[in-house]
Amino acid sequence: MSTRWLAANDGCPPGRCIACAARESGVCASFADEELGALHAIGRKRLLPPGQVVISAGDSAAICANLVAGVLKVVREEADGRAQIVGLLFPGDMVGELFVEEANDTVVALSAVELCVYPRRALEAVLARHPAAENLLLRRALATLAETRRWMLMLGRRHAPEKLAAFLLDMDRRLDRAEGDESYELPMGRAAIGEVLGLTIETVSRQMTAMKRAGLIALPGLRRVCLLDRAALARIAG
Amino acid sequence: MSTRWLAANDGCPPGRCIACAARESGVCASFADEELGALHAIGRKRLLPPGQVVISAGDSAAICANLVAGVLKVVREEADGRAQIVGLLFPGDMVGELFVEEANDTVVALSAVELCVYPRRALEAVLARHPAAENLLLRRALATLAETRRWMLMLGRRHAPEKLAAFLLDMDRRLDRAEGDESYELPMGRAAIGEVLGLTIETVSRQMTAMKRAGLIALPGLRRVCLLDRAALARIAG
DNA sequence: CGGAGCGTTGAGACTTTTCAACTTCCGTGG
DNA sequence: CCACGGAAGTTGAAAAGTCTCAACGCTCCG
Repeated sequence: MSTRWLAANDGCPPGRCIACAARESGVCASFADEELGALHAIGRKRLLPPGQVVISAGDSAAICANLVAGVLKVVREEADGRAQIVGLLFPGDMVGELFVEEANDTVVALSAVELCVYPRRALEAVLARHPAAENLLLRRALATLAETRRWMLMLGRRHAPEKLAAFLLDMDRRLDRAEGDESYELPMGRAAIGEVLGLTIETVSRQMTAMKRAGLIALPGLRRVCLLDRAALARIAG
Repeated sequence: MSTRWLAANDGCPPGRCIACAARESGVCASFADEELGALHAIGRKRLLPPGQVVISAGDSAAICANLVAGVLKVVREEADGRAQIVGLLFPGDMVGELFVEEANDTVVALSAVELCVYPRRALEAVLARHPAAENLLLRRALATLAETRRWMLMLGRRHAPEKLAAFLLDMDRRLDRAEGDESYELPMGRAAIGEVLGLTIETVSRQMTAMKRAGLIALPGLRRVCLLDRAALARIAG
């Protein structure tokens, strides 16, 4: 069930890798054009709808992927259903876990998503022959770890208003936005924001309403946010 | 000030690497005996007392190290003083951040500590020549990330009793203990436990007292813990 | 028009923090 | 040997923050 989508559509034609939107940002960035064949041979382009489960925690970790477009969430769940988003993936990010037999996390598409999918074993084999690629992945893993630790400080020590302010500023920074547009579209609903921040959906809603009333933000649409007073938000975020 | 200790005592004599307690567990594990010279040439053995600051957040990240013996904490701090421990380091773990110019975290000795210290640049240069070492570090970084994400779920979603139970079981698993000893010595006081779990010292104290009264644990000394009912603790931890 | 999915709002319950006082442990010095 | 003093831990009461449960509103789509 969880990998049904794998067979859904076809690989990309040879040569397309070089023109790929993630050519400069994914693992591929550590491969010269001439070397790309090794990756292209094992990769397959996939388009997935929002809500699609890409990897399911507990399943055998058979695949990895390069995120070309869209946003994914990485989720951990308690046995009783409480869930915490432990990572958000943006274009260029690596999807899935290397060197692991059983997936620790569930990965789900938040928006429509474009992936370049590799069988994990095959990808590991290619990497073993390309030290530059492993070096790049090491640097990224360490950067992700540093980022994750910042997130931990927020989860462990901050109150709801600080969490929300930091989150909105973070999204503002990470999300592409149409030029000249003062607002941006959140890639998720209130429930997922709660899962990111370790809050309930009601607390998220109340805090956003409070910020709106305080004139710090505007909410022109369900998922649309406009930061009216970045300085004040930054002050709240700490 | 923060690196004053660097000059405090001398390097280890050549050849001692092979007999080092961390020979099989540190980065060194990915080096054959014949290759160890490259590492030995740049490493210096250091003994530090509890409380010693090894790395200070914000300083230029000039050194990395291999933890040979003892326990270190990795801390993130808010401007207002709130602190969150984001990692605990045990023998064999890597200390410090590679490929980073400015340290993100503060690293402090919790117990007496034995380190094998390397200048960061020199270590990076050695690693660049040893793909097996980078592969090992990549695997470890990914494992640490997975572990850290488990910790995030705890910070974001669990209540104090669940946090404490999980913490005590975790320490029980990770800490060496004298054989036949049913109890173990925590490597930190109540305040640091609070910093690990995102709780105040009072909440930690109350929860431990409650567990003692419930007959789940015994507390024979300030830092000594004896798990009387692991099954019940595991049930609480979830 | 009706229903489903999301989001918002309110009231009360529950958990954790805060602040303050008190105790215990332990090393030092009289 | 005991008194003292500091550090660490414990306990209590009140306050603050967040969650839970329940109801209501909005919007999109069939």
